[in-house]
Amino acid sequence: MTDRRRTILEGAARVIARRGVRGLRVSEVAAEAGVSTALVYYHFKDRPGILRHALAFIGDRADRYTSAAQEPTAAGPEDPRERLERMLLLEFQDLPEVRENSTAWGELRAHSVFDPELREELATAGAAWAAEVAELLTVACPGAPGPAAGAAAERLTALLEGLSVRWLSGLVRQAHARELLRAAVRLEVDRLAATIT
Amino acid sequence: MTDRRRTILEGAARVIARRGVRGLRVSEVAAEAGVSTALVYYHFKDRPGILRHALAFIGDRADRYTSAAQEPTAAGPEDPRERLERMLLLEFQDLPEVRENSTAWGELRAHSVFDPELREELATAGAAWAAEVAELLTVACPGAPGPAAGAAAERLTALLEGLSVRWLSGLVRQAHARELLRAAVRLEVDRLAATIT
DNA sequence: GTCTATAAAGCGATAGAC
DNA sequence: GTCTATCGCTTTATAGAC
Repeated sequence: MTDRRRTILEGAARVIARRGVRGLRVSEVAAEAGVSTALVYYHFKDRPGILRHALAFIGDRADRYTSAAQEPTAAGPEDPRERLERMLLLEFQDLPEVRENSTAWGELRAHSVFDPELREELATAGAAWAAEVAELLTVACPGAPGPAAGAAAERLTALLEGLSVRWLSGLVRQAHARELLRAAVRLEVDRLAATIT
Repeated sequence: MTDRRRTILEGAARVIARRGVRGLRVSEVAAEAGVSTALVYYHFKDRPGILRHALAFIGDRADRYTSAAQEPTAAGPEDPRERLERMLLLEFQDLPEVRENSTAWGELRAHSVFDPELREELATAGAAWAAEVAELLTVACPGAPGPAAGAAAERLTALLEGLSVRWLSGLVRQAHARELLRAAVRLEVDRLAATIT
């Protein structure tokens, strides 16, 4: 990808974070990137094209920071439950990049209620994420039945998104959202552990 | 409120459920209600005015059907936990009115990320709802500490909204969403009960 | 109160010069 | 590749008759 394209997509990501997917105006993306609207069309054909590339761009960045969380830390061996908590809590950070990602993801979800075309992509990404969480849950609770871990993962990811929108709209403070999510992880892990013994 | 105003707001509720808050067109509201666009402006001043009244209208309807669930059933005395489950599960019904309400509520939430003006109203309604859930939780678990019940209520309402958007966009079936929510209620109630003994 | 007709503005998209 | 200028459609909002 050329630098110009990247610059425009970065601008688009900021605009999505500020106005939402539905509030995105091509002229605002151009202004944000410091180029003319014609150039945006030249590189991305039309508004859906801009949106498609911007969302892919944002998704790539998200993969980068969530998979980084999977790596073992320098601090030595870590409790699997702590690793799961750390991974999920990555969504609640006050970094511009993370806010942009969370905002875009929430918009995608909300928009999918009215736009069936988005659902397939959303279902794939969501299933992959839930599977990752379920995997970490079974590592934390070896021997836990697969369906139980799957259901727990679905609840945790749905809860995370419910909390995410509250955080992004300023209805709960970041620390509180993190605390609620952490408590939910412990609840689910304890419950899974209890099904074994 | 006059009949005409009510007719227009009912139309607006259907349009919001079909197109979303951002997708609402005044002309479509008018067509849905079977009146001219000018009449819509006459009664509600401008687009934000239509939106404001429509969302209040929808909120009132939601109050009506959720508070109805609080009443004792003819079937006799009911477990408090079951009453809580029943109340929360009301959000997952395939009735047009319920879908409209859930959709509009989800839209309100999603939109509030970008529109600070919506937050106050949302905070009030959300707090009242969470308080109701917390109250039922303490009835189910007498002696449970207030803050613990409050946190459980926040998790349950956030989870419900996370599941709601998945249901409305067809990513999970209704029965599955209900099952996940019911399991979460039991998890939270059991946990609260354990803090006492 | 309700309508038809239209003004005014916003926005996606393109033409054509450089 | 990049810009300025503009076209054309959509949508909000109002004027004025009834």
